[in-house]
Amino acid sequence: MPHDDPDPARLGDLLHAAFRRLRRRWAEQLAPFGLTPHQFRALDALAGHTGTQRHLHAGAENCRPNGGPGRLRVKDLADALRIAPRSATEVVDLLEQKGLVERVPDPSDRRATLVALTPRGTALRGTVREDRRRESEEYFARLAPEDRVELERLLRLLATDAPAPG
Amino acid sequence: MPHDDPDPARLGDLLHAAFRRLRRRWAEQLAPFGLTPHQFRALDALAGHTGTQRHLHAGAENCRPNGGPGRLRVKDLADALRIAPRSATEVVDLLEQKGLVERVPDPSDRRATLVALTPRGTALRGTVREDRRRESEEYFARLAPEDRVELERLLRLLATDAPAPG
DNA sequence: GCCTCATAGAGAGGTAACCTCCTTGATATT
DNA sequence: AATATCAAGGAGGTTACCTCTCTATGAGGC
Repeated sequence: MPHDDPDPARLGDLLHAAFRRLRRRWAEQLAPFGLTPHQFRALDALAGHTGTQRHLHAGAENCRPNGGPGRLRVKDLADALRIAPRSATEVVDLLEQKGLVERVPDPSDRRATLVALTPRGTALRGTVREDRRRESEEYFARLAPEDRVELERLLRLLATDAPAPG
Repeated sequence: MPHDDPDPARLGDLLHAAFRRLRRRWAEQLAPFGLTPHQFRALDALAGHTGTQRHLHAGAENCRPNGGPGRLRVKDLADALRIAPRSATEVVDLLEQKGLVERVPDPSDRRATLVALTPRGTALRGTVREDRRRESEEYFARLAPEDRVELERLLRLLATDAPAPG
């Protein structure tokens, strides 16, 4: 029975519940590939950052072309995943162990390490993406197409730290 | 620039991002009270289970009135929080340490332990609830009232394990 | 009354996904 | 050169889960 006056706390609980169900499904889906949702998100960020690149270090646009897609600094990966840089190191560690990414020194800044997708990483990301699309499709199948558009709009409002990004 | 054709995977990412931002805010809000979001949810489940009681053990309706609100078996708490029973034990441990709940033996089944809110627990839950309402209000303030209603509807569809609960 | 089976809770031990603080190099600034 | 800042990672912690196993209890069959 829907209420006309949603308790915001209840809304929060619903958000939590919805997210948890999604995450559980993802985890199950990704397990056969030996990936956690988190690790896949990193893989995806690495592969997808070209064209989605929202920012670079101020003044670094010209000196860090990064050699193309599939390479990000650890810090930029952290930003993409919205986690602390230190936490990104850990994801990279795991993915490197699995042979899906490799660390290469950034030629333009010897402090930095570029994380690069290996061919295996690229391939796996592609495979999983196909699978994940089907899987997400299933999860969101309860929503009509127009509801999905609406949900995307609403979540977009809630997802970012800055209400109105410059 | 919104897309007309939402990639379901992207929708999932947005859900993740929105949830994480909410959780972080909760954590910050609850920190002064010495609670994590998870612990508060348990407190809330204990206080609120009367009237929200969705199920009891089959055939146990009459023999386990539980002495009123604020008392649940560990297992039922786990169900309410949708976590494994063992994990509920941990939450109860923490809350018990803080003096917010206490374990009392279930008179109707000596295997079972009832988790009961202490007066302090009840009081704290009330206080935090007030605060949380304001806090959630703030989080969801980016949405117009009608958007909140819409979001609640959409999340409700996604949150439950069963698509059409009986 | 026994025997078996299921159940409730918790002990042991593990993992993922975060965090902060500190160090080590490298770069940028003065 | 001196200093401040930044990138990455080492050390170590926390939360929120999990499974597997143990013990005590309860419930049904004979």
